[in-house]
Amino acid sequence: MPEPPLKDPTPLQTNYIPQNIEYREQEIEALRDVFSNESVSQNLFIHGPQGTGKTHVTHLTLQEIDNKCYVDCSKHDTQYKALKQVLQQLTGEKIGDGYHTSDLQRKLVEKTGVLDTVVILDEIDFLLLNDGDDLLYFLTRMETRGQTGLVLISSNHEDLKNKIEERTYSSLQPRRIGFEPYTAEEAFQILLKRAQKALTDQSLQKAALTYITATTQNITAGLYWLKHAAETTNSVITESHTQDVQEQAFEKYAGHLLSHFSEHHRLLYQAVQELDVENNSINTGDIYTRYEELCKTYNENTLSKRRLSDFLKHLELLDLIEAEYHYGGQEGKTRDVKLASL
DNA sequence: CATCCACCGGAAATGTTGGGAC
DNA sequence: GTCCCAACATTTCCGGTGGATG
Repeated sequence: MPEPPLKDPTPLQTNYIPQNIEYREQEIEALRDVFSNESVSQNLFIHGPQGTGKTHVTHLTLQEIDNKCYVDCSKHDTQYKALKQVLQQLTGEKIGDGYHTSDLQRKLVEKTGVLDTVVILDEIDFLLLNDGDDLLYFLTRMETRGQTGLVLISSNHEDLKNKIEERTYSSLQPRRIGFEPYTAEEAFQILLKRAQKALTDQSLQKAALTYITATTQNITAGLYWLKHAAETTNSVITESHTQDVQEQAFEKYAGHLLSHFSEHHRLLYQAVQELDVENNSINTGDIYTRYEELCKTYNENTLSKRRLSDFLKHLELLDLIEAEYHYGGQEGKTRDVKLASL
């Protein structure tokens, strides 16, 4: 009687951080370099596609540093919300709304005091859609006796310089570290290590894993795929089984990316998905019409076009869609949208 | 060279919420 | 409580875009 393949799901979860991260020696070295001997020597800008280990490498390398805080800016996308997050982590106190931003800024200056502090701002692009520039300017100019080191992480832009104002960039002066996508072989080895811990012996066919890592080198997506494949079979994970569950697995991955966004983000994404099946090029107006229909069927109130235009940008930053912008021309000023997939 | 496409995206307006001072 | 203020989500308003077309 064959047993189910999954014995411990933990190593297949995306928040599981292995003790050593492979194929990232140079990047780890570069980070250690900046944070050596207990003092912060420079700000950092880390960029690279999704699922290339940016966040994991940062967490692992800065494990030893006490006075640090980590903010996921896709959840905390304004100066106020990010500052609140930073303060809560540094002090352990709950902070409510209703203060002025300058109050939070003053509190932060007090709390950092003489200590060196590291602030990690992940998914920085979401912050830059709003008043992120002001926050970065404040943090780089903040007058405290200790050093403040910033680590900015982006999945979407290789260059920070043209995303922020010159005065901000010039006081930031970050060192840039780029993460290249893994090769299929590297992705294979990484997922194999995790699979060996999570799955029972002989339960994963080599061809199955080869298929996954040839399709996507995004480790996060690969983990969702592998985990879903393991959960949906009672015997061995075969290549054809991984192919069968490919779409469902991507659906799970997309659900994970959208989990802390609004219901309207999900409806909007569903609208794009549905239209993508029918057409090969979609523009914004059609998407909005389909979104309105979906709102009706799910009994949700519809948000305005302007608002949804911003949400569409969020989906683009998450790499769930690809958009080509036309600023005028025969078709008018619009976006051509395509669904992204594994 | 005027017109048109179709909506981008900035800015101001609106309504809600919570903190602080009285 | 009441008043004022700021942050925030969202709506409303609208000027602007640039290549094709006539």
